[in-house]
Amino acid sequence: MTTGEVLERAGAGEDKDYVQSLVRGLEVIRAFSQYKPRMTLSEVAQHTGLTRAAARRFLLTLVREGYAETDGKLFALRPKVLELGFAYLSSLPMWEVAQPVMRDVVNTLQESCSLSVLDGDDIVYVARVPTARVMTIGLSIGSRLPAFCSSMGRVLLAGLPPAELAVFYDRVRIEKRTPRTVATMVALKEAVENARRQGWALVDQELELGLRSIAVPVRNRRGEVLAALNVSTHEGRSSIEAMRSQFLPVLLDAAQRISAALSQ
Amino acid sequence: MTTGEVLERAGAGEDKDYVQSLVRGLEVIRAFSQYKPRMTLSEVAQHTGLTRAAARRFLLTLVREGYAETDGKLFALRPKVLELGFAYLSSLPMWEVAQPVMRDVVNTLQESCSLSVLDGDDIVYVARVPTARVMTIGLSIGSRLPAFCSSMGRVLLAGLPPAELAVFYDRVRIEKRTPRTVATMVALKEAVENARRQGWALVDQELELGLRSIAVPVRNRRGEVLAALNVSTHEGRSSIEAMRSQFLPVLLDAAQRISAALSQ
DNA sequence: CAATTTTGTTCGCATTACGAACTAATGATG
DNA sequence: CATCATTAGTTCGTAATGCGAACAAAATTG
Repeated sequence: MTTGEVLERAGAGEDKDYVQSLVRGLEVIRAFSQYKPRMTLSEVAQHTGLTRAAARRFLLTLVREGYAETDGKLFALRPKVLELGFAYLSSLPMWEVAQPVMRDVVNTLQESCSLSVLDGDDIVYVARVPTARVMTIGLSIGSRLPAFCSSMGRVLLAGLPPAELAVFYDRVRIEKRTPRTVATMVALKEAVENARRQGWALVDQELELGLRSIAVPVRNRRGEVLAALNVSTHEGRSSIEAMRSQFLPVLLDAAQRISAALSQ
Repeated sequence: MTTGEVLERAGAGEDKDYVQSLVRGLEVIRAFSQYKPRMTLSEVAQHTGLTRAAARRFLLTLVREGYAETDGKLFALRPKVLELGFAYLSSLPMWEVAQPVMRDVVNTLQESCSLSVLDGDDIVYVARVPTARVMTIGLSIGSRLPAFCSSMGRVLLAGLPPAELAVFYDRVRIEKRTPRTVATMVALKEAVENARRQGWALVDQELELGLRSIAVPVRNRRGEVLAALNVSTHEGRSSIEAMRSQFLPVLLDAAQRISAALSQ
């Protein structure tokens, strides 16, 4: 063995105060969503890059703690893992209050309504009220979309302190998802600046062809942007003008109601 | 030090293949929901029973991996932890399909509709569509209620294989939550048996005074009970008779639609 | 049904993660 | 407003945890 090469461990573990086993265990949990809901020990090992021995230890630990179950061959997650995600949602003050308000929005507009927050370069859905219609993209709580080409993303970016926004611009890689996706940094900056000025953002088929959405910010009493609220529709169902004249007022009112509820 | 007392570690760690650090780390995540959304290192240590040194390692690891953030003093969870819970939800085949069906139920009945699964002696909410009305209990995805005194619990218990149900009866401790809560094992068994015979369960203020709910099972194509669907209301708003005559048909139809969607 | 591949488990040991001890920060008190 | 007391955060030597190579068992194939 060569002399103490401390930082050889692939990518991870540069830090000192770092619990490798926690990270690996969380990887095992996440492997289930990224691949299949039911996996053998070896499949888990493959999809996490762990040795089979390691995968086994983590799986048995998860089973022992009630986070997973097994029939001896296949492993699957149990509802207890929801408590982990729930730990985050319950820390979001707006969450409980937003749900009924969003239901009202859906009832009024007959289109899906979502609430999201910014995490790195992505928006993350934290609440969602779907319509009965079958949607093109299957989105639910916890799923991510690139911030730069979604309506909620534009609104959330516009609410960032200038310094953080600058960091985002340095880091972000514009990837054309449709022919309509914003193509240049200049255009993106212009779109975000526009969202800031007008207090809302409309994105037309930049994420997926046929998908149109409009978003507004949800602010705390100090005016900081905490989340974004949006309504999405299909290109053939609502015109851009209709979204501005009909959807926008409903959304602004809903965001106002959520903000108001936060401030008591 | 005394001679190799292997099983001295409080409660845990009896097993061999057991990754202590994963369990501890998950405890840290969960500490945030059970206590406050923002905590100092020491508070986390207190609420998990870890030493401050250990709490620090886990918190720094979570921050490093994007599951938490800190301003140097306070720690808070980040949206990334949702991906963990999401790993479970995406493994539930019914989840996506249930949401719009549930929205229809809420629109028709103007009462909250929920979907839950059984985990041990509890039911765990996996989807929920609230009404605009303010509810007495703040329930959301991931939260738990005792199975024995909730309508969904009765339906889920009724769907258990006899052997597993017997184990449940041996284990369960009947705790009176209201004066109306079922008081004896005999009465509980009778209620579960009744739910099995009639294919639904109505529970009147056994969980909380004023709270009434009715539930039906969601089955896969083989007839196994996968989940329970319910509608809950307030005692003063809907009579028991109204729930039977109006709510029940809507619920049965909804459960049927979800089951049908699973079977393609 | 032997050979081969794949999956699951054991076990000695190196590394990890442990927590006692230390230091720094905060708050109380005369 | 120094001093002490208490609480919070960090360091570091070391024991035990968790590691994975090696082994065994099961499944697959020729």
